[in-house]
Amino acid sequence: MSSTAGTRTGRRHRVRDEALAEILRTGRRLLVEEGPGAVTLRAIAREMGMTAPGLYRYYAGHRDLIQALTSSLYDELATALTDARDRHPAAEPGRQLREVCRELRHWALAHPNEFGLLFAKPVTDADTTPGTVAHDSGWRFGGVILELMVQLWRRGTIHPPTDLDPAWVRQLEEVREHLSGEPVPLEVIYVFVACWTRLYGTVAVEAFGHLDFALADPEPLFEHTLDDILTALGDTAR
Amino acid sequence: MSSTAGTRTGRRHRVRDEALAEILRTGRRLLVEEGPGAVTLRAIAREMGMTAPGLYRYYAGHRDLIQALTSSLYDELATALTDARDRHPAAEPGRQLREVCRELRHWALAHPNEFGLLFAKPVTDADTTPGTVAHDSGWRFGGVILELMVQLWRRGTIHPPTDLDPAWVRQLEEVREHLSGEPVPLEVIYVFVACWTRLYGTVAVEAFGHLDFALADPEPLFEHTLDDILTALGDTAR
DNA sequence: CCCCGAAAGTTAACGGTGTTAGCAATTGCT
DNA sequence: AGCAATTGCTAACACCGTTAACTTTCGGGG
Repeated sequence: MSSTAGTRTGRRHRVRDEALAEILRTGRRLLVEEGPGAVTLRAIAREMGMTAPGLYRYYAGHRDLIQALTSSLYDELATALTDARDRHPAAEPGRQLREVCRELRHWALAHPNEFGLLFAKPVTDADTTPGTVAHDSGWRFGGVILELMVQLWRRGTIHPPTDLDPAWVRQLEEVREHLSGEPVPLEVIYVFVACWTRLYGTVAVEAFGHLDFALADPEPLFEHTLDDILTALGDTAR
Repeated sequence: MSSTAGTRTGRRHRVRDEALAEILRTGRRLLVEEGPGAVTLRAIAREMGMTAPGLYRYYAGHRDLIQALTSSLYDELATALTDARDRHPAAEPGRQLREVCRELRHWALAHPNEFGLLFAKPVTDADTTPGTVAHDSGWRFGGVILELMVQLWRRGTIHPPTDLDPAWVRQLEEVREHLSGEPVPLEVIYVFVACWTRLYGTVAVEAFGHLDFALADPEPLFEHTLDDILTALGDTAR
């Protein structure tokens, strides 16, 4: 029970983790190639050359599997965003934020099914326990954007409203507690939520195909909106 | 074949229409009470005291039924918006638009499942023929907002960008053709799309529960955004 | 008025789904 | 070497959409 702590259940864990990963990989492939309705326990098992009940050794059920897939996608998106940010290491935060937002749109358009799984509905099938896995990975994603906004705020360019609704303050404080690192001003969190809402709308409406009726190429609208957002954040550079 | 045009197949049609309506009513109830995953052919038939194959006399399949339900919900939403507008008949268009936007949010929050069906859809079940029924009813809904923006534009308050992207112009012209009544300036359509995108983001992010992590009561944020939108539309009154 | 044919609704069946129970086999650790 | 945990299987149940073939109902034209 005590010795061999380093390799403790070493091989077991390794092969198990690989199985967990392969399940997610297969589910992801089905999601991409055949849409959200195709990511099914039986289909995943079939692809992997096993049977559906076997998957229950790895995930408690379909819901849990989807949730794990969701988490991994949040992580992938977060990585894509940080990569985009670090592709311009010397740039000022405004420019970096711009690139991050562009990367969000790019990722959404390149992976519409994945984006839909993350942001379309609370869940495809009506049920999510309110505060669970999505929290952690979701924050790792949102944190990338929030962090850049904090940097912008440090430069004194953001001028958030000073008259925050009292009801908000209590809630924003709760959000702040969830964040690691140095405390973030409440006003910045307010600005973050407002800007994120706007960014979400712009990207989602396009990725969900709700603009197909009007525009074949909504990029100009996106860039215009991006200008607007960054202007609101006090970023003058373009 | 020719005579009795007024009551032509009179009773038949009436009872059939009532059946069509009852199916939609039942599906709606299941959607509301048990979520989107519960609106099922068999469940609807069960609720109505019949069997699933019987429904095929009324709808070609599950997809068609959902599409019909979607259309009826678009109509209901459009009616709710026009009602909200007409509740302030003497108000200037800016005020009316404000009330319409508020009603949109109110409706979305009061009917989250319905809202999800209308606006989170293209994904969920992998299949929607791109340009079909949703067009008509969808426009009846969007037209309410567009119409008010046209009125605002007539007052000369909207100052849209004069340098429209050339690629846009062709597409916006197509949109304009879909609209009945007098021709709408392309710039107004541009502003409509931009504002609708923003409005959608604000309402959807809240209705889909993506703000639960941060705010219990996002109404102040919504009102702030609404102010912003209407200011952008040149409406000074509050 | 009656009868016919269209419309409505039924049962049976096929293939798909998530999920559970129980059993067999592999395999790492002591 | 043997124990026990882990893994995967088959069988089964309850759902789902959809089709085929049959029966019943009933409005309207002769």
